[in-house]
Amino acid sequence: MENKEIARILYETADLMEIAGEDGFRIRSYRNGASAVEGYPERVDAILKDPSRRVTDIPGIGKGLAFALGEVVARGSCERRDELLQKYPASVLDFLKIQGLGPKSIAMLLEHYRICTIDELERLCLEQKLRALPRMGAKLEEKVLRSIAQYRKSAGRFLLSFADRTAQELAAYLAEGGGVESVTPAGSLRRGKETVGDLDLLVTGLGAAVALERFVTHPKAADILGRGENKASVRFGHEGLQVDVRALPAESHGAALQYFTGSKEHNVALRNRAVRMGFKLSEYGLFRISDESKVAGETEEGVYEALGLRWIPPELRENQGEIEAAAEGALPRLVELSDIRGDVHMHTTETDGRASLEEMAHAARAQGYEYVAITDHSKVMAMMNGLDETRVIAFARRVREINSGLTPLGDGEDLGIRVFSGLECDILKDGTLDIAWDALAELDWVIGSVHSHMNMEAAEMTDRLLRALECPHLRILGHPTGRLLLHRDPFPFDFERVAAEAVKRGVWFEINASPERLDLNSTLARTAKAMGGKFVISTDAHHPKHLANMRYGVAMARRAWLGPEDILNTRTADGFAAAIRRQIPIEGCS
DNA sequence: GCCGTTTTCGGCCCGACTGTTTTCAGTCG
Repeated sequence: MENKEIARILYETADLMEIAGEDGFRIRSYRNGASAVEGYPERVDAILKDPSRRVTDIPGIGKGLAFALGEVVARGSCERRDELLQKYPASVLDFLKIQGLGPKSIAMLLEHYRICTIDELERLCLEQKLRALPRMGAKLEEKVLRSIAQYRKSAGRFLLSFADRTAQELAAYLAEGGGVESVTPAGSLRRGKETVGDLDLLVTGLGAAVALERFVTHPKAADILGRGENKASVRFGHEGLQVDVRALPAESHGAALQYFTGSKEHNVALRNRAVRMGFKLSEYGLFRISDESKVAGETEEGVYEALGLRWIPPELRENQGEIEAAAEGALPRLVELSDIRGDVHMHTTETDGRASLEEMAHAARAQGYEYVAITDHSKVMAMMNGLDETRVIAFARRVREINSGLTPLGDGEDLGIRVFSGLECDILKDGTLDIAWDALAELDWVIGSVHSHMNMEAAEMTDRLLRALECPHLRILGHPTGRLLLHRDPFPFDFERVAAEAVKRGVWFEINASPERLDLNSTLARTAKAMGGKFVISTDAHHPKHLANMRYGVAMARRAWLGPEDILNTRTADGFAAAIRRQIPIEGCS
């Protein structure tokens, strides 16, 4: 059993314990343990099997959780979880995803109404029965109904990162069967869309039929939706992502890849173009209508070329001008992962990160970066131990010493990477920043982010952001729309007005590469670019492994037609340092 | 439930807001 799966079961147990009203510290220990297992570099099931090893050596795992881990690995559950599932059906865990309902309210609902599904919860709200319970009223009913709508909207969709991991796992598995030349993900995953509905994998090679057979017998193939000679469909894993695997002859691989990559709109436009040119385009190839002879199909490049087009990067295939640009040879040179030279938004154990500055810097160096900016939270994030002015100033000083080599770090060697002192400073409700300007002035790099009061009216939120932009130390708007994919919509504001002001003041936009955010999205980023905006792509990493999420941010930037010249952290360390130096005179600095 | 250790149990877990009340429990980040 993989660590992630073990962790999921522990998290679920913690959620159930919370509904059951158990001790908060114990629940916290379960979550800590889950998180420790999830991030542990070795497989926990292997450690459990090895008599010379102890799982209690993993920080956060003590005697109690060690026993639970043994049970989970052996039989997929543990005693405490079993007990709780006697009391509450697993479906109530979905209630925790509804905004406005916490464990206490859910426990009360279960006690009074014995509901187990979201549908039943919705009915209670519509029948105005929530308000019969203490401390619940009409506003809560409305909020819950809104949140149920959001929940339904996101059902059946999956994060890009999740689809990507599944695709990689399956590609490796299918290749093991032998005789497989290539396994290529198509569809919205290949286009780098932030969420995907299902996963399309194209398999070529003599062993493709064997691969299909291996696919439907995969241990995580939960439900076989169909299987034929050339295609099989499966609902995969407990998450239920639908995966289609198609076996293709090599001669039509390019046409099939093109066809199954989409988007639908792009393909419709492309087929129309083909017809105008006397061709017919399908997943089997490009054919001349007059004599049905095949013109192209082996490669995607060949298909596009025969249609008088440059090859179009999948991220652009949305029928938003890419076909015209390809015809004119005017496709942009898109930013690539290898263009990125530094990651400039990350957290450490000073606040809610899981690793120290040194560990994050080493991990960033391992990514091949020239520089990092460490950007912990500011003080309003009290639960995360956010930095106040004193700590901000001390941190800035420490980074200056690190960079000048005055402070040899723990292991004696220097970091081998340039560090910028940064802060992810909260933009408070009134638009002021959480940290005094003179303390911000000590830092190299200030990100302004909204983390609270996201339900303001659009006009109010616009004012709030405009006010934040007045701070001369602010260099960048972090995750500018606040969305959490499949979970929370962007907060409303007048983007163009804020973007115009940001451009005027030389404040940039973050493309936050965290798979849950991917914020700005490609549409807004493209708008901002048209207005003269500049960007950074950064991961908001809370753990060294999150640094690898950069590619999702790059995908978003590519979907927005951005090139390396639009992205500030494609510059060298010196170039970046020069770019972030303040250019606007300080007026009325507090 | 974990951790650290004063080796046997106490500390861990903040602060603001919301909606419902009429003084605060519950949610959220």
